[in-house]
Amino acid sequence: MPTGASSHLLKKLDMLISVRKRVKAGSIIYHTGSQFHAIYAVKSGFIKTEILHEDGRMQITGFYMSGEILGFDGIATDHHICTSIALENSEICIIPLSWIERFNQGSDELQRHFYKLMGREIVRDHTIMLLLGSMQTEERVAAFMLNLSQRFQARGLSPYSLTLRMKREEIGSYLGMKIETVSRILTKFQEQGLLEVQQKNIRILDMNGLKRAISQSPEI
Amino acid sequence: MPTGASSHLLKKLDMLISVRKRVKAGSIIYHTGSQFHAIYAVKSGFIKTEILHEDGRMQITGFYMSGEILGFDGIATDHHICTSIALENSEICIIPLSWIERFNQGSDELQRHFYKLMGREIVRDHTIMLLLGSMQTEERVAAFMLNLSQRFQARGLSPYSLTLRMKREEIGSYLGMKIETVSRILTKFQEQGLLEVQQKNIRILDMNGLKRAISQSPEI
DNA sequence: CGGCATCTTGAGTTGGGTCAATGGTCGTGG
DNA sequence: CCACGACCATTGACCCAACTCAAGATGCCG
Repeated sequence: MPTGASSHLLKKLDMLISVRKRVKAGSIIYHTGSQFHAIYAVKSGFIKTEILHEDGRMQITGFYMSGEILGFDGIATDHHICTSIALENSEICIIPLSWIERFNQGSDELQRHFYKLMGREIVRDHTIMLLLGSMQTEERVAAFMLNLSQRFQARGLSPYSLTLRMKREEIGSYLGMKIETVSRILTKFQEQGLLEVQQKNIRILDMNGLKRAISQSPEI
Repeated sequence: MPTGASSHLLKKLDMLISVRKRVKAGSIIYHTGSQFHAIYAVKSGFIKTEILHEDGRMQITGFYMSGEILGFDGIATDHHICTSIALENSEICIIPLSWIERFNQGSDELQRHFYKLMGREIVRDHTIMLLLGSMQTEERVAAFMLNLSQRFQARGLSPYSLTLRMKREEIGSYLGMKIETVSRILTKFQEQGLLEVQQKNIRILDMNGLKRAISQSPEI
């Protein structure tokens, strides 16, 4: 699933970045259809992006935490196709289009970094497609928890103690299942001794067990 | 779903492209894990990309036809995460990394085009995520057919007469369902007078009916 | 403390998967 | 030119994972 931290790249970008902004929980960073004029690096907090179909159907396409970059969905058409909303009070860096173009006048290295950042988003998306297209619900939840765990670890936090910033419904939307299913699976994992669930706090008790839960499918 | 033709961008790239290659049906263009050193523009034919999970699970992530570009999955890590296979005898243009970097020395316009191409892949992926995460199987098949229809039309072909280059199993993998389900739905659509199915040849009889089939879900 | 949102749990239903048999189509070789 | 075999697609019968609907439980905030 999503992207790990990219200390190297981010440090590079950081040097160039000045425009920081605080966003409150629930506030919209950009909206579907709005003009694309920047991408955003998360400095702290938690952001979700969601895509909306004409008929009201909605799907969360990503959760972004510190060090991750969102907004690439606007590049293709100059308008964002997703809406991006802060899940808690967060701090973001705004990287305007003009900066991006300036990068290109600069070093080859920076250009390549930029391509890599976009490439990462593509890899992330493909992984989610695999997850949605060919995994069972339990496997998806396990994969989700492991992915969060890795990202926490990459940020120097404990990989065993996760604080979910999103609600069950949002996890469900992201993973393509109903809220009740998410809830039941968390309970089941808890009964199996894989996790300890306490509201939005998850403690991973059996990391390998979780990993096994991903591959226990009908099988080839 | 996927990308329409992009005559403008492609013309730009075309000017720069010299390395053409013919690939036979079934042959691999690049393989998971192989070093990333180029992206590929389809000149003619039909290409699929698929991603493989450790446990043998496999998911098709895209079908590419003339004017579309594949290979971006390699940029992030310098290694491809997908395998790309020709579904019929095809012709591709190889656009090596070195070219891409040379673009950047050139005009701003070309750079921006390149970003847009990658951005398009991201938009495509998000659309598929929406499809896999929140649509019923019938809706997915309808959306798939409409998407193909649009892409055929964008290439000057009839939007009503589609020749599928992939087999049912591949459609199923792409859409996250079993081959039997694909088959049943095609039969159902035929009974409803939406399509006429004859092997790999599909004739769309009721375009609006198909569109309606996408939004007839449980509903908000 | 009450009111509201979120989460959990249960019971019943169903969409799509599984398994198995049949039917087409195509390419190859006698 | 036809017959055989391999592969692919369709169809049917049955089953189960995940959804739906509904009731409680829990936690949070004013």
